[in-house]
Amino acid sequence: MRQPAHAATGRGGSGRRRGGASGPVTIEDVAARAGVSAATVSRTLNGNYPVAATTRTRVERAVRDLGYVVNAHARALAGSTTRTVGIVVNDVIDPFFAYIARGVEREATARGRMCLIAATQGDSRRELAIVDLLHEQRADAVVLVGGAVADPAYTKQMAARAKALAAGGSVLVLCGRPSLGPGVPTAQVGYDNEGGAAAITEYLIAAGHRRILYLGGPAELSTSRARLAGHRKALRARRIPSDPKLIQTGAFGRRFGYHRMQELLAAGPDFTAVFAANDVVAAGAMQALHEAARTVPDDISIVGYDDVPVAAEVRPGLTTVHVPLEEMGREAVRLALAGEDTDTNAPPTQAVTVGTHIVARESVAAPSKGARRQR
Amino acid sequence: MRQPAHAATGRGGSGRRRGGASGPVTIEDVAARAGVSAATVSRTLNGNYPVAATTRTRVERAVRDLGYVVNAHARALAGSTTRTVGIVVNDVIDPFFAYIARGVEREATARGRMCLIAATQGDSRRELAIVDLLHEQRADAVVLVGGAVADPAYTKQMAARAKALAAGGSVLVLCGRPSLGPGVPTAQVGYDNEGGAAAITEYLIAAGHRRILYLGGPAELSTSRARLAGHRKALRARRIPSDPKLIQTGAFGRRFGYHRMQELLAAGPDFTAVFAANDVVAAGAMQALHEAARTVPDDISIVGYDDVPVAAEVRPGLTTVHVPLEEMGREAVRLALAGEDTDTNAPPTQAVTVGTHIVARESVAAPSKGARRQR
DNA sequence: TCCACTGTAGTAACCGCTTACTACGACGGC
DNA sequence: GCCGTCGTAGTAAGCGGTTACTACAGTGGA
Repeated sequence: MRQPAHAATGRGGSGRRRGGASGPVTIEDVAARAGVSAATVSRTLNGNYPVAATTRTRVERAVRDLGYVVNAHARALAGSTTRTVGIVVNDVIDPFFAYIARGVEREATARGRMCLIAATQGDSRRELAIVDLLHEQRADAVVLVGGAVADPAYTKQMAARAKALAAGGSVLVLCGRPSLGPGVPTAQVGYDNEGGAAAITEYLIAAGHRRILYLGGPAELSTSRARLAGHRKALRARRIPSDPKLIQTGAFGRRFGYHRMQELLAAGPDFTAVFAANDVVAAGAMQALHEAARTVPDDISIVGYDDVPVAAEVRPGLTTVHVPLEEMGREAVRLALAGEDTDTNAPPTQAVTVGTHIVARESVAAPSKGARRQR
Repeated sequence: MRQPAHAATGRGGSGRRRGGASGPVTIEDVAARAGVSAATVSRTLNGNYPVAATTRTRVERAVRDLGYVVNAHARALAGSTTRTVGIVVNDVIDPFFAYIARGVEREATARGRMCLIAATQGDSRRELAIVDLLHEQRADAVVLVGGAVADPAYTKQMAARAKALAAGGSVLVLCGRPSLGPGVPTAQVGYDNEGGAAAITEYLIAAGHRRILYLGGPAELSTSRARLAGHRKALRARRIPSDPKLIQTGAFGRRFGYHRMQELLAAGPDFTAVFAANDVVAAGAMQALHEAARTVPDDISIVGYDDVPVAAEVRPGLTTVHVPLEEMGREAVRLALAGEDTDTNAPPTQAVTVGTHIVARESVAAPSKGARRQR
């Protein structure tokens, strides 16, 4: 496959590349065909250097005739950017991740970047490995999406990755997860999980509920923890005792919501409302409620978090906390690529926080007399 | 940033790289630190050439000490593969695409590949542009997911891309869309849209339905066309006249299913069953049906296509055609990378077809007396 | 003792582009 | 008419790896 040097540097007269039989077309081939140097072709293609109009035309024609497609790897190696951004998600199916990924993809594409994507399946060891792979690819930015496990060893390792990435000129963006510690060079896109959770808990309290079930995600995940913390804070603020039996953690899937709710219902429920840690869990719980012939919101009120489509599709519509997921993804890219136009490197650590708000649908009502009596 | 030649080739004694202040670590740095040549480091890292155990240890230690991370672009440029596969989807949110993308991602990751992903938003011009971008990236395989527009000009252009890609050693995989024509080098993963549509139409007919509404996707999309063709074929086989008013095309989204069904219901329905061209459309239609106080399946039966989660989540459960989406994605990668282990290039054009089957849930019943009389 | 092997490791030629320098003809000011 | 500028384009040195050759100790057989 390799050609000896003299072949590559040989005269590049008009006779070459006629049949296209001699391997991929390179910039040299285009240069030869247009009767200019490779440098001129490069300049024409990149448009960052003055090229005479006639020359430009000749080059463009040669490109078209030969079907030349620039090699991004050669470009990345010679240039200073790869025009690539990495996205790390748990699972591409999960709407929470999918919406953020969509935002990242759209913003990156709009800025002429390609996206590298990989799924961790919730395994933080795998996540570290993926970040390494993205480092190999020299992605201009690496966006870590969603909650992180609260494990010091993990945090330390990821912090080391962040530093290595920064040393190489790329930036690690934490999208919806806590900082890796002071001094660790990252960008951050956050949303106020604790505040949102407190607000929607307060919403339930305001509707008259006192016995509220928290039906949450994995206990070790930062997102679940923050939401639970907000929930507790709201209860505390209203002097409502927190009952351990009403704190149920486990997972972020529909399955979990469905099965755990079935169990609780079978055990004799002692709550008038449910705060599901995300909409998907809420949807599962609503299914269990429905099958157990409990009416939402007449028998039991329920709220979710995230405001993904399922919240609007279930019946009754789910009252939830709206999180601008796609916007978070876009913001992650903006933040990471903010310094691209300026000469100076952007300040290493920056953060933005997006706002959330409650979307009231039909899943909340005052507790029923029956439920009250039941206590 | 660039260093003059003499600096790069200078003695690489043990003194270098101590502070990590001189830019990214390269293989030369590792070689110097380990007291071997770059070639030996490369061989150690790639493990495709015998290296003495003691040497290997020294190299590995140097890699660790220096925090060396290989540069994938340099590797791609020098080597013959980029260990990268491209995925082209309509939208990362749509479950049809998301499941196939998940299959591609999982299989690619399992084979040590990274995935490049981009969304076309259903615009075939954008799709062509994305394929070009993926060509620039020299992806080992490019997977085009889902239906294509039936437009000769488009087909011709994509065929040209396929040839260019093939000339460069990568393969274009058509996942769930028709061939680009004879002689165009592609791999294909298909599923029998026509057969599946015919089968589920037959299922409705067998339940007693004669007036079946086809509620379908975009008229120009290969997938919608094939499903409609199958539907018609089944009607013809049973000598059931096809009524133009019962053929409704438009889009593949929930919105379309919901609104079109509302309109039809308002106009006075003349059908006892609905064949929605996919589950998402079916879910939208079911919502409209519900809001109009029509009971599924007592008043109207409905079936979908794809068997994505929403089919199992709606009430009543949706009878649909199961398509092994994730498996299709995996198969696409397998096909594309089939020749990687063998010396000989794999035959240019290959195809596999995955099987589909009907999943019977609760959304189909015999037409009601009332509906029959209504005719 | 000499030599053909065998196992390891080094040398250097690329891979295909970008870009800092350098070169050079045309032009306008003095 | 001479020279400093300006607009263009060429030269060549990398970017950071991989790998075909080549080199050179040991080893065992003749």
